[in-house]
This record gives sequence, structure tokens and C-alpha cells, in this order.
Amino acid sequence: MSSSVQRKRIRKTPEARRAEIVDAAAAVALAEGLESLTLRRIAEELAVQPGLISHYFPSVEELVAEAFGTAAGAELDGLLPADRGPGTATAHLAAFFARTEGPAYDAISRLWINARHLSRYRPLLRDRVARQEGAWRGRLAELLGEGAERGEFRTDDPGVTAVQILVVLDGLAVYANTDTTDRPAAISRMAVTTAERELGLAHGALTSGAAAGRQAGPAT
Amino acid sequence: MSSSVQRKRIRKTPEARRAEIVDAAAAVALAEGLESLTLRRIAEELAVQPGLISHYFPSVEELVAEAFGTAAGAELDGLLPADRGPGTATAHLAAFFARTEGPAYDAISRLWINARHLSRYRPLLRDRVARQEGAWRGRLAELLGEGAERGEFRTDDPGVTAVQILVVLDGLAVYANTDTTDRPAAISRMAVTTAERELGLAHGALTSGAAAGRQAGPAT
DNA sequence: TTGCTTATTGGTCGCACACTCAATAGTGTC
DNA sequence: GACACTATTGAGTGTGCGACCAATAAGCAA
Repeated sequence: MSSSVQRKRIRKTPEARRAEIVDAAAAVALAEGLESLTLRRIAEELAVQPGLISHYFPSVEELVAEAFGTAAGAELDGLLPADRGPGTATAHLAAFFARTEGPAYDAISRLWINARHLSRYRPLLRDRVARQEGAWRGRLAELLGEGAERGEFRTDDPGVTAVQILVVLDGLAVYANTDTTDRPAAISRMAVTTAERELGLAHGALTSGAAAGRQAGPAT
Repeated sequence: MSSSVQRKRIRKTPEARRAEIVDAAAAVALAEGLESLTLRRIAEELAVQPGLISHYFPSVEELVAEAFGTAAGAELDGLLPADRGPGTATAHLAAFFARTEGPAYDAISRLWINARHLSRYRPLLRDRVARQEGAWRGRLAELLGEGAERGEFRTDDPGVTAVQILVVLDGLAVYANTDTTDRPAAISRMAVTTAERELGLAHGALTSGAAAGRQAGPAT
């Protein structure tokens, strides 16, 4: 009288199964937080036994680190693709800032806060956080360097300017779990403002619509 | 053959005991993190039984929220005292920034990251975080307003400028659990730079030594 | 088809946690 | 000195966690 039907075993290649586990873990991490990554939770997600997760990840900390890396990497690709299509660096930068404003970005902010806190106790995760920080900084610095090279804007050190922008973005992101409503434009636009200032661009030059090719209008 | 001597009960007034519990919890929260606040941990700290903690805090979440509020409030008083002594607002502001640079500030940064993350799941803590955010912003805004009134510097809206400064401080603080070494001055001085810019002060005017009365020297 | 490799199961173990509660013993009051 | 109040103990309950492991069966190769 077992209520659950005896599931037929589905045997996959280690690579496929491992990827499946990591993907599921990344999705759970993004939606529910890194502390929701338990053997039982992921096993339930994939309809397998908890022991199977242990088989691929002898310690759950490894899975947590891997899941964060995957999730953060995917989000970076969504926000600031590595292989940019045509268009000016300025336009790509403006598009990046536009993407950091929707509520979807809140989930990423929460994940970063989560990881930054949890990395206090988890060395493996701390390493992954450092690596992702480098990836984000590098990706942004690359774009800044390209724009400077093309003469679209100026920057002495793309790496430093990238960090300055990311610090402001991180500063705004820490409020992702609190309120974020009724925030004056001077605050919510701080990241864009910082970028425009540091790059010697006119006010509004990085506002989404303006950089798409039209003339710069007043900031909204 | 009980190894622990039968401790004599020490009976305290509810107020004293409660304060003792909160203080111990705040210390543990600051040193080891908010998730270390367990009934057992605090009971051990005070050499009492876990049940006693439950007696004063029916749910742990209440204690966590209370401990965070106490710790954050105390740290704010240390960084930016409410009743400032003599001296210009500029000097007090410079002293504040100086205090945000030592390694002691890292502990506070960690606590804030911890609380901001944990408040995702704990409504009571979320409320306390919001209240403390208001307290920090209010305290800083008050100082900015006073300096502006005295003509030391300019600001349209002390509240907005305070948040701008705090956003940058928060952005720098998120790295408290990662590395913070070999960070160029352009980054580590971002908070001071932001304040000087927004307040219309000369570069270096808020560097500790300079504001104490001596003439502004080059930033270190 | 037979047999081997190993992915997967299914259950167990020990631990730490929050929470509950009747029994106990300080402490002030009458 | 006896009593009432209640702060405090001490033991227990149930849950969820990571980790472990022998047994099983899927799929590949001979």
C-alpha cells in the first residue's frame, strides 16, 4: 500500500546528471536562497533520492558554491552579454543600467547579498564569490575600455571605474530585501550618474532611451 | 557523579535578566553572526538553561531582532554620537569617515550584511533593519543639516545627501567578507569623495587630519 | 545472452535546533 | 516564621539537517 508508485529508475550519464543538479540548485538559489539548497530539497526538485545528490556532491557546500557560480554567471550574461552585438559601447552601457532597474534585478541583488553573507562561513563559496566579482568587474571594464578606445568617453583606468560603478550598484542593491519604493531619483539614478560623471559623459547620456541613438532628453 | 556542580540559582528581576540576555545576544551577533543566536548559545553564554531564554523571548526571532537593534544602535552611537561635543560639523563628519575605515568597522559591515540577508525571511528583523536604517540616515542627515545651516557646506536636501553617502558606504561594506586589501584609494575613498562632492567641499576637506583645523593637504 | 560497472535507491545514524511544561527554589510579604 | 509569587530548572518532544552505506538495477560490452 505504498502511496508512491515505485518509480522506474532513470539512469543518466554523470555529466548530464551533474549538470541537471547544478541547474536545479541554481534555480532554487535564485528563487529561495542559498540556505534552501539542502540535499532533500534538490532531490525533491529532481524526483530522486537525497543520496544521489550526495553521490555527486560529497559535501553540500560544494553544491552551494557551484550553484551560486552558475546562477551569478548566467545573470551576468543576461545583464551584460560577453559577445555584444552591433552598437556603441555607450548604448550597451545604457542597456546594462536599464536592466538593473527592473524587479527581476531584485532577485539577483538578493542572491548576491545572500552569497556575500554566507561566504563568511563557507570558504568554497567565498572563493566563488571572489571569482564572480572578478568576472563582473572584468566584463564591465572590458566594455568601458572599448568605449574609451573608440573615443566615446574617457577613463583613466577602466578597472577602477568599473569597480566604482559596481560599488554604487551594490550599495543600492543591499536594500533589495527592505523597501525600495518612494526613493528619489537622485538615489535610484546614482549608478547611472556615477558612470556619466566618471566617464565624462553628459547628464542623461546613459539613460536608456537617449543612448539608443536619439538625442539626450531629460532624465526621467 | 554529575560533572557539573549543581549551580545555585541566581534569581534576577525580569528587567535585569532581559537586558542581560539582549546584551549577550548583541555581542554574539556582532562577533559570530545572527544565526549563532540560538537558545543554547545564549544560555551557555549566561550560564543558564535554554528554557530561561524562551521564557523571556517566546520566539527566537524576537531575540534576533532585538539583538540586532541593540548592536546596530550601539555602533551608530560609537560612529556618530547623537550629542556631539564642540567642533564644526565638518570635523565631526571627517571623524565619522575616519571611524569607517578601521578593521573594527568590518564587524559592523558584516552585521549589516547579515541582517539585510536574514531579513529576507524574518519579518520582525526586517522591521528592525528598516528602523535602524532610518536611525542612521536621520543621524547623518541631522549633522549635514547643521553644517549647511552654519554655512560650512551646502546641500539641498540633507536627507537625500545622507542616503547618497550611506549607499556608497554600504556598497563598500559588502566586501567585508571577501578581500579588501590592495584596493586603490579612488575606491576606498569613495564615501569621502561623494560627501565632499555633494556638499560642495574641497577635495580633502573631509580627510581626518585636514578637518581638525589644519589646512587641507593632499589626500593620502 | 551473460556479466560487469556503477548510477541510483532506500534506509539509518547522530546532531542541533526551537519549543513546551511540570517541578523546583529564590525572594519579598504578611 | 509561614506563605505566595514567579524566576529558573531539567527533562522531554518533534523536526530537519548532512552524511553514510549496503542493496539494487540500468545500460554497456564481450
